[in-house]
Amino acid sequence: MSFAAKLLKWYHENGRDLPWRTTQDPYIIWLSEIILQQTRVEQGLPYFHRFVEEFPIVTKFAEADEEKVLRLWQGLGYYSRARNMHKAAQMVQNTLGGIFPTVFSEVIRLPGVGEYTAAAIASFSANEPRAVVDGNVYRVLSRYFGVAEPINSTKGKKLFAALADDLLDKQHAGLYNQAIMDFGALQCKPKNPLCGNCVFQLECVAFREDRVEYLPVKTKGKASRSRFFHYFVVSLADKLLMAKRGEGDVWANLYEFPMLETATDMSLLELVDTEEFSTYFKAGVVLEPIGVPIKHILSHQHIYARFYRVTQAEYLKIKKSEWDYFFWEKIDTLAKHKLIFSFLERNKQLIGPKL
DNA sequence: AAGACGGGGAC
DNA sequence: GTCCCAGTCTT
Repeated sequence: MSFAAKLLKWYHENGRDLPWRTTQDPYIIWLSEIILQQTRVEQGLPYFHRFVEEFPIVTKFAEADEEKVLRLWQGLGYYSRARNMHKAAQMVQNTLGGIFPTVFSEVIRLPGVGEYTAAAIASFSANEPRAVVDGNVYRVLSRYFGVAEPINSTKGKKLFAALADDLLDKQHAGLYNQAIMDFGALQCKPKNPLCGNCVFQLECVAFREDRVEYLPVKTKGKASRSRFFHYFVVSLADKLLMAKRGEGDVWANLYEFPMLETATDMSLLELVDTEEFSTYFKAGVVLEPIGVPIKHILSHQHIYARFYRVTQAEYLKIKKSEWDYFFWEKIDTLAKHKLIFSFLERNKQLIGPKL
């Protein structure tokens, strides 16, 4: 039996029952695929349901404002996905007459849709013979063929893409693609794969050579850096001052408190002595530490955040245009990043709802 | 070719 | 702590 035939048999008996598998609507499939980029199924599931509920058709998505989309996305991470989705929906609405494309060469033009996602949409919605290559596929193929070429090298990516194309069951492209990803997620797992009852035991090179735990190979990236954030909780009557982050850094376009970043960790005493601080506040302002410092870990940086309450808003020197005071109820509807909304959650009794 | 971009779960 | 997750975009 061929690889594909065995795989499809395995899938028939062990495949997951997932909500986006019951449709061929390219829009719904696109929704699920963007949400699932670098995201575990269990984590993305509730977001998928919320997006389908809120935007059942692409026209609704295109009509929404970005603020609303980001709010729905809040907490999922990689927020450029949400912004690109919004742009893509508007492209479909304005230049494709609201008809979501299913053809690989057209789908891949949409912002946020790369090789993987285009192959997924084209194969799932129209059975176009395009092989998906995601983290699961890299793992399955590197083990099955015993390939030690790093999966994050240019050479490796080409090699695995070619292998995937070779293996694809072109008659059942959609089903086959679902199958190989489920196989990677459920059976050929990163840690403790279920080789004991694997249908590919006889032909899997890594299993035969006892190299399963060393594959796939991935070269290490840069070590993560440390950053030190100082947030100012500025209240005026029953409103709170919030600032929108700019582009070109983590959490682009999301709301947080006004803040200062320093190159090293600093106490409040050291902070008030810095030049930046004096551009924010007039001399004599009183700041009160609030809550506990938070260490927020991202995959590429460690952020150490301290929070200070400022009750004398009149000591605030400059007022950037993107800063604004919001009523407490409004704060709830702003798209905030995780560090801020978990701080708000933990310190409600200290700063709100009465402030 | 290398980095940037989030948050959470498994070990 | 480390690695990985239905990756993409920018430099």
